[in-house]
Amino acid sequence: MSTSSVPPTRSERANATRDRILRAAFLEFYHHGFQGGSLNRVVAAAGTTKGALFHHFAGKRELGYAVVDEVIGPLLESRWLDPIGGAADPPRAMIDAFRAHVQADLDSGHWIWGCPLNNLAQEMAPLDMGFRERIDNLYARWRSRYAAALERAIRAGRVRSSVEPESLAALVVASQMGIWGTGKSGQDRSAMLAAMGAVCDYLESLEA
Amino acid sequence: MSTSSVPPTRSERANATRDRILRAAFLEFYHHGFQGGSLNRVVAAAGTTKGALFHHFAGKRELGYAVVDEVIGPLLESRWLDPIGGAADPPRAMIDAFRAHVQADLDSGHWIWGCPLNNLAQEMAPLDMGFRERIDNLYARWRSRYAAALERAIRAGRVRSSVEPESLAALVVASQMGIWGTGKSGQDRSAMLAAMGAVCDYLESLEA
Amino acid sequence: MSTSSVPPTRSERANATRDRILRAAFLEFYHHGFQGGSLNRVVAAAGTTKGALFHHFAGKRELGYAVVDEVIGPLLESRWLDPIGGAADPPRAMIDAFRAHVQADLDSGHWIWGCPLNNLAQEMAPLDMGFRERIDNLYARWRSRYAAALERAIRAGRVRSSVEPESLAALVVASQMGIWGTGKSGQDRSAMLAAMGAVCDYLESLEA
Amino acid sequence: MSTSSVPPTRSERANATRDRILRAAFLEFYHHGFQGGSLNRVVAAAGTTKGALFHHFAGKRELGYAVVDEVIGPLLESRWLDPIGGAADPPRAMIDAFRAHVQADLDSGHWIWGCPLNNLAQEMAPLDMGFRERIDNLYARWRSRYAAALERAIRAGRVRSSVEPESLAALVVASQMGIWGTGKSGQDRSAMLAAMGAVCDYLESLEA
DNA sequence: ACGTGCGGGACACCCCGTTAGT
DNA sequence: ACTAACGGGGTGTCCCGCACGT
Repeated sequence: MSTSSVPPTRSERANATRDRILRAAFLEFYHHGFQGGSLNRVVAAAGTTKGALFHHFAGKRELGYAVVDEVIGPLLESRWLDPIGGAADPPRAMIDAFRAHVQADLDSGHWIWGCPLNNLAQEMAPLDMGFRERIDNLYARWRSRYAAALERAIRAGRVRSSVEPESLAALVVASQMGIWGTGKSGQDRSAMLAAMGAVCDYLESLEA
Repeated sequence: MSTSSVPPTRSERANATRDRILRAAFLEFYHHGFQGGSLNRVVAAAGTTKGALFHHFAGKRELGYAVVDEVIGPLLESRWLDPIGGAADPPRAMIDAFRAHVQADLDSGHWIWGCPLNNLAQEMAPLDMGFRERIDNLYARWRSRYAAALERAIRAGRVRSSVEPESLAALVVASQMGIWGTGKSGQDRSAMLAAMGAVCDYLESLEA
Repeated sequence: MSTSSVPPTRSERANATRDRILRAAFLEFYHHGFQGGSLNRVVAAAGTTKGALFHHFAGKRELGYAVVDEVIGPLLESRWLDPIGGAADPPRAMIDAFRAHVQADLDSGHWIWGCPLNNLAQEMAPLDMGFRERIDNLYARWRSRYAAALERAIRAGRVRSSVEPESLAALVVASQMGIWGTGKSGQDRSAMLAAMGAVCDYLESLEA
Repeated sequence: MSTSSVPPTRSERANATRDRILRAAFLEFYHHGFQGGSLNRVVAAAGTTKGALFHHFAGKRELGYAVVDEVIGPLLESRWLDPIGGAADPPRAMIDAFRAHVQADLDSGHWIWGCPLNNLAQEMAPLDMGFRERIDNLYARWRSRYAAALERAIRAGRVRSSVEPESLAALVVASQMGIWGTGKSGQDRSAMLAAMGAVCDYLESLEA
C-alpha cells in the first residue's frame, strides 16, 4: 500500500508548506546572509506567497530563529554530535567526522558557502540577541559534548591526561569554524585541507 | 613653524574627506555588515553627503573594496604580520600577538564585533569575486608570512623539524578566525579564552 | 434554579461569540478609527478567529455598520435620549445630562478618545454612504427628540416662546460634538469645561 | 519683463516640488484621513516619486505634521483669525465669518468633507502626541484670539459685561467644530444651517 | 570638490478576505 | 459554529545611484 494514495490531511499540507518555507529560507539565508536574504525569493522558491509565510512565522526575524532551531540545530546534531556521542574512540571519531565533512563539502561544492551556523553567527550574533542566544546554545552544546567525549577518552586511557577537555574542545570547534571560513575566501582548497590536516595531526598526537 | 599655519591645499582637503568616508565606512560595515550597511549612515557619520562619496568612490562595492585594501589590509599588517616578521622566536611572537590582541579586544569591547576581515570574508566572499580576491590575498599573505617564519624557526632549530610550516600556518590562521568567531556568539568570554589557551599550548609544544 | 445550571443552547453560544466580536470591534474602532482598526486585533481581543468573524459579519464594513446599529445606537439612547424623553423640565435634564457625562468621561479617562459616534461620523461619513446614513439617522433622531422636548417645554411655559426648537436642538447637539472634540485635542480639560459651562448658561438663560 | 522667461533656480524647483507634495498630502488626508491616506496617491497626485517625498519629509508622520503647520495653520489664520483680529465689532465679525464660510463650503461642496483641522484632530489627537500638540496649539490660539476680541468688545461697551470671554470663546470654537461635523453626516444641509443660525442668534443676543 | 534634489525600485510588514476542512 | 491555511495586494520605509549645480 503506497502512502501516496491517501490524500494529505489539511494539517499535513500545512506542515508541508511550513517546511517548504523553512527549507527555502535556510538556503536563502545560507547563500545571501540573513540581512541580504529576501523573503520574496524565499516564497518564490517555496512556491507559496507572503500570506502563507506570515501565517506560519511572525516575521523575518522569527523565520530566522526557526531556521536555527529547526534546520541548523538538527543538522549539527546529525553531522557533528551524534557520530561522536557513542564513539569508542572519540578523537578518532572527530578526525573521521572532520575528514568526511570536508570531503563531502569539497565534492558537493558547498564549501564555498561556508558553514550555515558559522555564517549566521558571524553576521547576526552581534546584532540580535535572539540569534546570539540560539547560536551560542548550539556552540555551547557542541563544545560540551566534545569535552565530555574527550574526558571519556582520558579516563579510558586513550588520551594523555595532561589534556584539558574544555580547552581542547573549544579549540576543535573554533578550528572547524576557521577551516570552513578559510575555505570560503580561498580560491583553491589547499589552505582548507592544510588546516584540516594540521588539526587531525594534533588530535592524533594526543594519544596516550 | 607649526603645520597648522599652512592652509591645507585643495587635494589635502579632498583626501581628508575621502579618509573620513573610508573610516566611517569601515565602522559601518564592521557593525552592520556590508549588505546591511547603509551609505546614508556612512555619509552622516563622515559629516559629508552622498555627492562626496560618489565623487571619491564609484559605488558601494568599490567603497567596500577600498575598505579592504586601505583600512583592513594595513590593520592586518600592523597587528599580525609586522610583529612576527622580524621576530627572533616566531612561535613565541605568535603566542604574544594572540594573547595581546585577545586581551585588547576583550578590554575594548571590540570582541563582540569579531574580526573585521573575517566578518567581510564570511559575508561577501561567496557573493562577490572582487571581495573574494582581495580577502583571499590578505589571508594568503598572512599564511605565507607565518609559514616563512615557522620555516625560519625550524632552520634555527627552535621548532621540531617534523612540523610542516604551511599546514601549521593554515591552522594558526584558521584558529584565529574561529576564536574571534567564538567570541562573537558566546555570551561569556570563557570559550574564547579557552580556545586561545589551547592554541598557545600547542604552539609551545612544538619547540624542539 | 440558577441560570448557570442550564447549558447554553447552540445559538446562545453563537450569539455570545457574535457579541464578543461586536464589543471588541467597538473598542478597536473607538481607539484606532475604522480604517486604522485591525480585524486581527478584533478577533484576538474577542478570543476567536477570523473565521468566526466572517461567519457572523459579511466583512469589515458590515461589522462597522453593526457597531453603529447595535452598540453606539443603544448607547446614545440610554445616555442622551432616555433621560430627556420623559423629563418634566427638559432644559434642566439636558444640562444635567451634559454635566453628568462630561464628568463621567473626565473621571474615567474616556474623554481623550472623544465620542464614539462623532469619531465614526468625522472619519467615515464622507467616505461611505452606509455609515453616513446610519450616523445621520442617529443624529437626526437626537435632534428631533431634543426639539420635541424643547417644544414641550415651550408649551408648558418653561421656555421663552421666541426659541425655535429645531435650531436650538441643532445647536445643542453640535455643541456636544464640538465639546467632546475640544476635549480630545486639548492637553488640559479646561476648554472642555469652559465650553460646557457656556452651553449650560445659555440653556438656563432661556427660561421663561 | 515676464518672470516666466527666467528659468527657475534649483532651489526654486525644489521648493515647488515640496509644495506640490504638501498640497497633495493636504487633500489626501482631508479626504481619506491620515491613517487612510496613501503616500502612493500623494506622490501620484503631486507628480513626483517616493524618493522625492522621502527626501523632503522624514516619513508619513512628519508629512502630516508639516500639513498641520504649513497648510492648515495658515488657513486657520486667514479664514478665522485675521478677520476678527482688527474688527471694530468682534461679535459681528464672528457672525460674518461664520455665515461666509458656511455659505462658501456649501457652495463649493467642501462641507461634506468637514473641517480639515477638526478631521485631523478627531482622528489623530488621541493617537499621536505630535499631532495633539500641534492641533491643540491651533485651537488654543483660536480660543485666545476670540477671547481677546470679546474682551475688547466688553470694554468698548458693545457686549454685556456679564459674558465670560474665555467660556464664550470656547463655546464658539466648539460650535464651529460641531457645526461642520453636523454637516458631514447630514444628508441635507438644514441641520448645519439651523445650528449656525442658533449660534449667530446667541451672539447677537449678547449685545449690550 | 562637493552638495542637493530626485528617481525608481526593493524591502519587510501586515492587512482583509476566502476556502477547505473539522 | 467555528478553525486555520492561505492568497494577493498595498503599505510605509529606505536604499543606492545619478545629474545638476555651485
